[in-house]
Amino acid sequence: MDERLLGPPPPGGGRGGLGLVGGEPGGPGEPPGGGDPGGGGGGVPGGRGKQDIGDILQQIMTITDQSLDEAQAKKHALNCHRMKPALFSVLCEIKEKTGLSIRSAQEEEPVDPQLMRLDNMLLAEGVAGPEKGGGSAAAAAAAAASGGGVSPDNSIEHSDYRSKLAQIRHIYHSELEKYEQACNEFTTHVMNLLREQSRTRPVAPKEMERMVSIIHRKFSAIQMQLKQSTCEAVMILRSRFLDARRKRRNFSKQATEVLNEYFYSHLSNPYPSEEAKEELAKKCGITVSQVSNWFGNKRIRYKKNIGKFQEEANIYAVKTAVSVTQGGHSRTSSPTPPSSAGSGGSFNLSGSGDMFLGMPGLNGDSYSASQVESLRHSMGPGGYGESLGGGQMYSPREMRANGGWQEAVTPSSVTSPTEGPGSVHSDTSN
DNA sequence: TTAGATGATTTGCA
DNA sequence: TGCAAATCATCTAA
Repeated sequence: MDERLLGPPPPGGGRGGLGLVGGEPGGPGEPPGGGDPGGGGGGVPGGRGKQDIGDILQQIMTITDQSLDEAQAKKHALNCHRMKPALFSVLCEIKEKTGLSIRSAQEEEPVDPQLMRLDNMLLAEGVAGPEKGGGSAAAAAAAAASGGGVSPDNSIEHSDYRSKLAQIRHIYHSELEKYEQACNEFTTHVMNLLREQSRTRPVAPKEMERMVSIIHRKFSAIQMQLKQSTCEAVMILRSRFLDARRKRRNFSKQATEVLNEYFYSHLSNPYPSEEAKEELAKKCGITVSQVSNWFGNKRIRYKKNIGKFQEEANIYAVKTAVSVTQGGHSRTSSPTPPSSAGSGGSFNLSGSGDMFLGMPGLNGDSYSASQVESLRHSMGPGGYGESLGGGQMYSPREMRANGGWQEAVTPSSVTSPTEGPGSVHSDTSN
């Protein structure tokens, strides 16, 4: 008998039936119980033998229609049938000759690139692989994508993102576990069935291996679907939380005031240096790039509609002037302790009065009471409105230099109280 | 619901 | 690289 084939089980009466585990098949050469009337073992006996085989086949054919008990009884009878070993041998021979059993069972399947991509992505997102603090890598990406803002809203969104990602991770792992369990159970079941079948038909170990690999392939296809769905879920989550770059929040009132204070107190040259931007960013709880954006927007919108911003300019001018006349200690808008001012006390946005009273500005500007007085005079009854002569137009090219901004936007009479007309401290690039 | 305000992005320039 | 200008997309108050 072909060594690939499992030997027939011992047909002995006591060990028949469904003995899935206990029914250890006998050795290949084990003589069948009850003797072989036909002699020669593997040969198909003629006459009576043919009839017996026909009976057996008939039994096999009808077995599916019987109740389980009947089937088992028949199975038992089949296993005990004296002609069974002969039939088994014939089947082995046929199988060997036709060669239909095994088609290179061990085809090495190349790793599916799609599966690799999915695995890599799940790993990168922190869904697969070891827990990374609920996807801290993705959260970091989130922080980067949102400009690195440090506002509480951002952190809320990120924690929300993390919790959602953790949810996806949890579902993914539980589903994966279920699939693996189901796969193992199914494989075991099939293996048992094959072992059982090997009692009545030749089943090669390689055939079983092949069956197992087919099962695994099917289950890995299901797994791939699971991974794909998970990836899609993560992508949706990302697009909702991270890629909504244009999703924005207005800055806090305090932050806007801080920025406006700086802008109007440096109206002659509203180009904060890098250090100034950093200080402002720190003060406002926003990023440096947000500060840059804000000043960019502010400059352009101020220029476009000076008339509209006159009122705002007045408000900030009055604020600063009032705080100066009141002694320079009132905190009108941004109550920030002086200790939190810029390094070396070079910048104090919080106290408008301080801004005018000898406190060097962000860019090394210093203010004097006389400057404040001149400001108050310049405002006169009409405030900035008259002085600015709303609606002044200027060439954008002129705006590329500090002088250009000053000439075009801020007449000398209302030059920022914090800076002299020729001040170029704010931004050397302009 | 809508118009205006506003933060962010894109494009082109020097 | 920083800025101006245009534009987009969202927020907010009426």
